[in-house]
Amino acid sequence: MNIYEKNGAVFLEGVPEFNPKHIFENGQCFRWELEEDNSYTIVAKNRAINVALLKEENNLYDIRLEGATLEDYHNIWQDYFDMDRDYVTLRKELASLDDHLEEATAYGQGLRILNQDIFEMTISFIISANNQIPRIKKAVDTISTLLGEEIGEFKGKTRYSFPSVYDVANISEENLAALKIGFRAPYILESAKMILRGDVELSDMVTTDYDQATKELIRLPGVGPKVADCILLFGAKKDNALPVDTWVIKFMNQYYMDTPEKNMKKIKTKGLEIFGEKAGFAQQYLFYYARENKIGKSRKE
DNA sequence: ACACAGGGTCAGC
DNA sequence: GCTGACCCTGTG
Repeated sequence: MNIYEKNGAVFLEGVPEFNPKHIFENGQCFRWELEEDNSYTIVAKNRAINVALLKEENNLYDIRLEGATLEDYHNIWQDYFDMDRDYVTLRKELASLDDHLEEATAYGQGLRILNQDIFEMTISFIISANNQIPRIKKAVDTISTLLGEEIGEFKGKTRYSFPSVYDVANISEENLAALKIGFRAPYILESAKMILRGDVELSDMVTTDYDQATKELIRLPGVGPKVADCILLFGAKKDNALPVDTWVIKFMNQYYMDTPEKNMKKIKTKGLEIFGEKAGFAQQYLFYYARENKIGKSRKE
């Protein structure tokens, strides 16, 4: 793969497995905007960049990161986009397990799991509970505009970073109400306060083992097993975190469970048994596949 | 009009 | 462990 900077953008040529649509529209990230040319403008790591797919051939992608420098690529985006992981091998391994995974991984070719800020993940996924993705995106965007730092103009709009722990912990009643997140409002406020006073140490999660990290996160109000798994998978590099949401339940019940199962714990146990150490990746492929194909609803169309 | 659902969690049994 | 309620709003 070839990397160079030119005209205010970083170009990645011949990258395996890098489909912006599959990366951003799979529910792991809420701060993206689809542009008219089908590129994605995102805000992450206190920066705004635009991600465009220029060419795809034989699972090799040419990508343009507008607004990025080569220095930022090596310091930030390389890790953010999980560039050091071999997704070709990973996808092959999952596909070899059974026909359903073969189909789901083929459908989601080019998907990657982003390494995102853990506090942003915590607040975002507390907001996600029993909510809809467009509404979650709007709330995350609003809290950033209200409380985040201005990071300048990009593509005709003023962009704001995701707010700090301090700013969320001290959010005003009015701003909290403006998020329109209903019963989740006290959850994000109280969780931010706990994190601010060091009651729960988010920065420790990467090095803490999975069980201990889960136990800690669940102490935060609004964080249950599913949200904790999302935080750990998207914000703390825990490959074995397996978020069991409505789509995974539908997919698992349709293909893997002997009898329809509602118990999330049992579904998760079964999932870990089948998918193994990289369960989080399997989850992303089948979440994307199930949601896009409306599994469990009318299978037609 | 009004029930239903959306990347679940929590309180109460 | 299991059930129902839950703030909000677009959809049928």
